[in-house]
Formats: sequence, structure tokens, C-alpha cells
Amino acid sequence: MENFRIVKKIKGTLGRAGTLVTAHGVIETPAFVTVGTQAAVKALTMEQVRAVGAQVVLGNTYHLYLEPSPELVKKAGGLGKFMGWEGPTMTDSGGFQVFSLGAGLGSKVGKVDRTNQSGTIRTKGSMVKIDEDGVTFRSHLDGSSHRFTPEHSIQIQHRLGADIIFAFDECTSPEASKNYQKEALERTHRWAKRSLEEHKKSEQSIFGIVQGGRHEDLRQRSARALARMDFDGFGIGGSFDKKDIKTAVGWVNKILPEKKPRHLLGIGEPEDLFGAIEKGCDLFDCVAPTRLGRHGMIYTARGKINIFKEKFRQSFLPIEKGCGCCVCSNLTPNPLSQGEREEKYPPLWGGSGRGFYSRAYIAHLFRAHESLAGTLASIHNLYFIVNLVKNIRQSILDDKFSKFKNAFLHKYRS
RNA sequence: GCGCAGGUGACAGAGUGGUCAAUUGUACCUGGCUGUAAACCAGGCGGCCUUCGGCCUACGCAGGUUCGAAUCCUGCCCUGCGCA
Repeated sequence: MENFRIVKKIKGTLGRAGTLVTAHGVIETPAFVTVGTQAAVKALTMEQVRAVGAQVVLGNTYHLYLEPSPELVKKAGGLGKFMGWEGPTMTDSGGFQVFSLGAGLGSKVGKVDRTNQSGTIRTKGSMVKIDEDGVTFRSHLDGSSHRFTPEHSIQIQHRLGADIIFAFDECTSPEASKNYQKEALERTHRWAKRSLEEHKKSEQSIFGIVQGGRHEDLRQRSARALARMDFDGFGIGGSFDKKDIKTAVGWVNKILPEKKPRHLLGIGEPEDLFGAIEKGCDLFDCVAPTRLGRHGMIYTARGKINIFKEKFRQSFLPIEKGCGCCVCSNLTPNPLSQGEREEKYPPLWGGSGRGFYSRAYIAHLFRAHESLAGTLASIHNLYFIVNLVKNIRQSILDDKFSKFKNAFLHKYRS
């Protein structure tokens, strides 16, 4: 697709930096896509999302279909307009919910396998039924029954009007038999074709989704099948084993056409990002920064910290010294230019740009159940990840990817 | 001073003769979270011991009745409300 241009490659690997042009602006890749499932980045305003440097926001077809309805979003002028985001947008097809509301429920297998870990699972009971033609869902809101077919998903996404949409797919559980996964894969390919046919030539771009679970042959088969179809780019879906996300991604990106963008769906921890970028992925979305943030887990250069820990109660330091986010280093973001500000406001007004929210304060907010807690943590986390990917991009441009990666990971794991 | 009500683990608040180391909620602690059913979920939460088992200390304080008491009786201390 001519909208995507590779600017620089990481030599000896599949990795690259590029630009992806959309009707609402250019995305510099690799880029981290902010997740805003229900036309909202949880706990954040779009001003805050913009302020951390986010380039794209991703909504979800299933959620927006249930509430407030595709018709209403369309009437509002499309997803971006509706939520107050002027930049590029994407929508996921609802395919992931086939898994997360289906086989994923009551299982320890999520987006990333954690069957070997302690910890526990959420409620169980599938709310999904799959057949050749499509999927019957039970609404998580009221239990009502709904049906998605590939055509239906695409029609909804047309109404939602994001710049980039995804084909309807089935994300299988790795616990399913290989035989089933193969079947599901073939079906997903048929669905991809139907999605593409329904899409025809719209101004929106459409990405097809590669599946295939943990199996090399299935992954390659899927990549080959999708590569033959006329998609504008590709999503790489599936539930992964943490330690071989990179490997699995490598299998498929070796096959997918180089000139088209690749979006690794739902992946987003720092270690994973490096691996996937090296293996040729251009886009990533992940709920981790915002979800973890709301749950009190905060990214730092030395790894994640749990702000609920006793030791942070009296820590009057910023989450991370030197962090450029407005939580750590700029208590009052300055909306005015330097000169203007000094004229308009006396020095005591604040806005020095030197303040910060302390760990103790944020820890307090969490304990007090103040929603500001989730907001501050989300701002910091989103900034952390978005900027990590930006820095990775810069390191590629500067021919210093490996060096940057090693330095970052060394510190992050310490 | 009299009358009534009551004193339970960090707090709130169940239990009112054995099944009680004591329901429940909150707080607290520990884990988990990767295309968001997620400002959520799970576990722990008197002490000691290697055990889905055992021992010790516990329901204001001190005695008593009982095979057995947080639960019944007596006295004391304290709190709240009402009346003087």
C-alpha cells in the first residue's frame, strides 16, 4: 500500500521504521496505538492522550455496537469526532471478543499464557457460539443475544468510520486441539475474504488478521493465505506464550509482504515490543499501560512497581526522576508560551513546570479510591510506553537499535 | 444518683451453652492483569509448629456454674441515651 513507506531498516533483521499516512494524519512507525475500546481511553481525556504523544486510538466494534450503536457514532461524525480525537483512529473487528468472551473465560489462558503461574482466573462460562457463517454473542451488558458475521462487523466498522479497520477473525485458545485451530484458521481465512469483499474500496483501510496459534506451520499457512489477499496491512492476532511472541511474529513477518504495515494485536509490554519490532512489526496496541495504571502498577525504567506497597506511602519522590510526563515533571502543563505566561500570571501562580506528583500522593489517591489515581498512573504509563516506542523508532533511524534495546532491557530488568 | 442499652479480633458489626480462632463488610498485606465483561480479580489476615493436622493465647476485668462459656450467674470497671 502506497500509504506506507519504510524509512529505515534495522539491518540484519525484519525490523523497520516508517510512516503510515491516514486521512487524519501520519503515523510514524513503529507506533504504540492507544486502546480506547468504548470510544474512551479509560481514565483519560483526549487532551491527556494527546499530551503523552499518542498518535492513534483504537476502538472496538463489539463494544461500540452494543453501546452507543454504530448509527449514533456515525451520526456524531465518526469515532474520532465522537470522542474528540482529531488524529488517526482504528477499530478492532470484535474478533478478539470471540476469544475473550468465549474460550478465554474460565481459563488461565489470556492474551498471554499464564497457565504456569499462580494467581487466579475470572468467572467462567462461554458467552459465544461460533459457526461457519459467524458468531453469536451474548452481551456482557445485559445477556441479550447478538450475531456478528464478517459482513456485519465490516458494516459496523464502516459506520464507526475509523481510518483503519480489521477483518473479522477468530482468536483461538491455545488449549484447543491443533485440529480445531486448523479448522478455525481456515474459517478465519474465509472470513477474511468475506470481510474484504464486504469492504470493497472504501476510503478506510482494512487489515487482515493472521492467526495460527503457537504452530509454525499454521502461522505460515495463515500468513501466506492473507498475503495473497488485497489487504492494506495486516494484524497478527492470537494468544501467545510469553517467551515466544518474537519467534511467532518472525514466522509470519518473513512471509507477509514487506511493503505493507503489520500490527501486532494486543501486545505491549516493553520486552515484547523490542522483540516484535525487531521482527518487523510496525504497530502495537495494548491495554497494559492503562489497565495496569488503574490497578496501581506503574512502569519505570527499572521495571514495574506496585504503588500500593507500604514503602511508597512515604516516598515524596516522583514516580520516576527524569520522566518527561506531566505527572513526574510538570505538575502544571503550560498552555501558554513562556513569555505570555510570565506576563499574565505572577510567579506564584505555579506552572513552573518543575512540580510533580509524588509516589506518596499517588499511593494515597489509590487508597482513597480517588479516580485521579488511575488518571495519573495512566498518564505516566501511557507516556512511558508511547515514548518507549518513539525512542525505539529514533534508535532505528540512528542505527542504534541494538544498543538502545540492550541498555533499556538491562536497566528494566534490574 | 436512678432507669434503660451496651462493652467481640485494626474499625464497623454478627454470634447469645458445644459444630467458634469466632459470619460479614471495611482497612491492611500478597499475588495477578498483554486486540479491556477489568478504577478489576484471587488469596491471606491472633501466635507458634513441617501437614486439608496440632498446640497456645483470646470475645471489658475478676470470680463462679457446667463435662464444656464469647454465650449463663455474681461483683467490679467503662461507654451511650433518658430522668434527676
